Amino acid sequence: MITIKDIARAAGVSHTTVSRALNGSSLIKPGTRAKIAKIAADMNYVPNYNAKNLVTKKSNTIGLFFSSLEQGTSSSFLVDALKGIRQMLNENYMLTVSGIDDMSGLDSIHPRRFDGILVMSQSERDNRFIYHAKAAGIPLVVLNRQLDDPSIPNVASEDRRGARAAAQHACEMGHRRIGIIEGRSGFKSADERRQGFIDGLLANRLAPDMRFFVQGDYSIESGRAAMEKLLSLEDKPSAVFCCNDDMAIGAMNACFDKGILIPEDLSLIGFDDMMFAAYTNPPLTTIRKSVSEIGREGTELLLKLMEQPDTPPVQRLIGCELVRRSSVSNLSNRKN
Amino acid sequence: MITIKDIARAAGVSHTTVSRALNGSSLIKPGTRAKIAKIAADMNYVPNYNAKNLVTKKSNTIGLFFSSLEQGTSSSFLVDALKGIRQMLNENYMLTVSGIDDMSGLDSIHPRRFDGILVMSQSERDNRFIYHAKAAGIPLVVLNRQLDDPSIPNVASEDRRGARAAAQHACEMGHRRIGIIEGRSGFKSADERRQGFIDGLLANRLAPDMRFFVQGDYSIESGRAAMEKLLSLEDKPSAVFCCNDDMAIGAMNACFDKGILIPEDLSLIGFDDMMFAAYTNPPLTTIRKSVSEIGREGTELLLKLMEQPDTPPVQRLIGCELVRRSSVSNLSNRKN
DNA sequence: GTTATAAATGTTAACGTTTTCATCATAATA
DNA sequence: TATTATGATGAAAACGTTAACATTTATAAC
Repeated sequence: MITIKDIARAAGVSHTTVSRALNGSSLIKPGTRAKIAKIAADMNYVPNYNAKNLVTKKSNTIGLFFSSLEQGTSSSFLVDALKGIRQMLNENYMLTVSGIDDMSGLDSIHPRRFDGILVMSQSERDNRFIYHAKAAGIPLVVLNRQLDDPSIPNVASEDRRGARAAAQHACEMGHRRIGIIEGRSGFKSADERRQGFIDGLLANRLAPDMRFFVQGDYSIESGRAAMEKLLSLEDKPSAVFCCNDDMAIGAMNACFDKGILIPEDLSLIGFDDMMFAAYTNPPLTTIRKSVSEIGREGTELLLKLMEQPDTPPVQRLIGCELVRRSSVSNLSNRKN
Repeated sequence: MITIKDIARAAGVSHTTVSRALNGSSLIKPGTRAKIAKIAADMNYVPNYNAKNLVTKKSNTIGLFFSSLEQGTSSSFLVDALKGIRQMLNENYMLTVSGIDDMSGLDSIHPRRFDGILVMSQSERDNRFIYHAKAAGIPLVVLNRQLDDPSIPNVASEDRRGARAAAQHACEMGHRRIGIIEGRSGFKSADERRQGFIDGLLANRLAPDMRFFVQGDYSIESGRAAMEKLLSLEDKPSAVFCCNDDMAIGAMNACFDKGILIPEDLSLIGFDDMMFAAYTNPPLTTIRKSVSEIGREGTELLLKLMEQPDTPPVQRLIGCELVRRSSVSNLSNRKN
């Protein structure tokens, strides 16, 4: 393995000069720099990052942590996040991916191992991790979950407004009995979406009907089960808002099994706009939230934070938008 | 930051002794070891991996490379792979994730930066990367794509047998006009599945009908387009095998748009058994391939290879299995 | 009680960088 | 021309570990 000293020897200079030349120090004469650069290239020199990082106390590594790799994290979510992040990240940063839940101890979360940390957080259970990283002095930004603590940089989607838009849309289409299949209890996003839904109802002078609130956990199966509950009601809702697309798919399945037609008999609205939402039968009307944009914004923030650690923490919200497809029927010009 | 020397001072021994004690050397008296371990824990010691790796010439890092993060890689695929790999990987290994296609140069692929490499390969275009890594002397195993070169450790699924089973199933259900929507041209898996499909036909004394072979590229949209072509045929197939589930979903959509009922009018078989396959309408009969198992097996292999670099390269194939759901009709007891 | 042997610990160098401080040219100033 | 800045380079130390080799201490053998 060829080192800086080999280059120095070949160039007839000291290894210090080589180091400087290769790192773009202004103290090096252009001629010398060019010569050294050429030799380094010819010799196929690759710096030893362990040595480099040892003295600079950097790691060249960004850690991306999900609440869980195993469960609760939908795959498109993970991939979109990854994409957005990688787009912003200089190629010679390493990006590691791990699940918080399958970490036995927090010892490995150390400034020397991570220059910065991105947490794709779904649940408050991540707080232990988050505060550990923060206490360790590692620049970090929490993505996806809205935090109450303003001291932690945060990028999330406007879950509440998105859900509100969903309710609003249902109302505009003439629906008055509107149900909701809620997200996993304890997840901030679930609270936000629930609240946004209620806001939307209220804004349309509709009183939330508690019989139409049913608990889910963001999984397909929970969506199915929840919908079955809703369908067993005497006075069924005419539309239901599912707090994510996975549950909407489960709900669709339940309807299909019971012979309920969507949107003729029941309207459905999802949340997330994952790839398959456009290909369900019927195509799902849903709220688009851009995970990759969250990833990009978050990475940008983190990078800035790493450069200037005293940057004041920012909370940023990424907009959601309603995408109308075919799972909501228009009741407004007929009797309800 | 506390170092091995701080511990040494506190324990009244040399830092070498501390190093040995902490690394489980047999040369250390149990008493001494216990004392040192306690002190280290008390002081919250975390080893500096840069220093460690500098002298051991290790990196503690496994690189996971996908052909592309941006396109062609379905998300469930990525996640399943990640899960399988993480399960086998000792927690203090770092796992980095990157796309081969968004790498400008191969310089960063260096033995000092990666103890081992896993390539989730989909296309022959990855070969440049693969051979570079191999030439650099980094232990690597190629996953997911069957390689022709027996010198490279390889774990993939039995695409061919899986596809054969799909064709076989269609035949057993009484279908005789069976079409195929092929995978992305140039991808090994596409060739294998096509060939397996033909094998299955032949085994049932069915001559492949070239009008029923239509090209796709593994994307949902290509599945839809391909199915439209098939449906425009005068003499339509009664069953079609889609080389992955994504395309099967696209195909379903095309059918639905044209009012073709599945499975009454047309039977459909997918490949992969991704999560949503069980929730399409109707639920998709498909070939299950376990990406996470590929990940696990591959990681196991890699770990062994890293320990004993002279382990002879192995090609391993992971079995596929037919999972029957409701997208294939039984024609065998009525006239075709 | 030596002496030989093994077990436990210590000394020192090495890994490949960057950085601090010193040195030496060279150009600018008096 | 002597003096001082300035620009370019080099020497040596430092980063926190492990490992080769040296030394001490305990144990066994005679």
